[in-house]
Amino acid sequence: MSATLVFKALSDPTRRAIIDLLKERDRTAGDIAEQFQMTKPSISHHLHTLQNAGLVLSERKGQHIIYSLNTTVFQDIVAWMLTVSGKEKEK
Amino acid sequence: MSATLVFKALSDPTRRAIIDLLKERDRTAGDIAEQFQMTKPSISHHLHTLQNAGLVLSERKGQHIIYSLNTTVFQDIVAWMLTVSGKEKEK
DNA sequence: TAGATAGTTAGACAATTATCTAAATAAGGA
DNA sequence: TCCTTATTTAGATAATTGTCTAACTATCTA
Repeated sequence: MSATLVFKALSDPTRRAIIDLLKERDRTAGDIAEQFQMTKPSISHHLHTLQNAGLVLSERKGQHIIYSLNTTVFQDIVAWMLTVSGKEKEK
Repeated sequence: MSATLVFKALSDPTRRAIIDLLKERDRTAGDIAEQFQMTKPSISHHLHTLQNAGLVLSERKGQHIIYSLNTTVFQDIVAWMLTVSGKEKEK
């Protein structure tokens, strides 16, 4: 897991909105693209960035590619974040 | 709190290293700059980015400016991250 | 095998970012 | 007031990023 790739991926609002969509349920690339006023290639690029960071997984099902969240990477990042805010109780 | 600013700030390895230093103790700008092979203006710029995201606080003490972590923003981000990885137990 | 649908890849362009050097500001001490 | 130390601000430049259109690949169905 590369923290740089993960945080870069999370630093774009469109990509965070994609993540919020995937919290509800797994979705196809087209399904995701429909939710935004942006071209399919742009959304495809964002999905690639998310996948490259390990935040989402993809699986082809016939003509469709289904995207889902990879929650383990989120847990890793939370663990790092807690090494910061967890210091609070030591004060 | 702007999630975009926070994640952008966290997406640079130098800035994360600065955060790791500040976990140990509060430090002056010059103290921080000494730990990196990078010019002081560059570190100053990174500190500004961190402060702008709300991740660090600064206070002038004479000639020095002392930087410290603002843990509350980390907690806010952790809360959002848990809305993702927290879904895990629902499966 | 030809056409339609789903999705990605390639290439271009404008905007943003990380870094540097040089110059400016702020505070303390002689 | 002048000099030194601490730090930031300004301006330049190379690299990265987000978006678009056009073209390509993959799969299904008739």
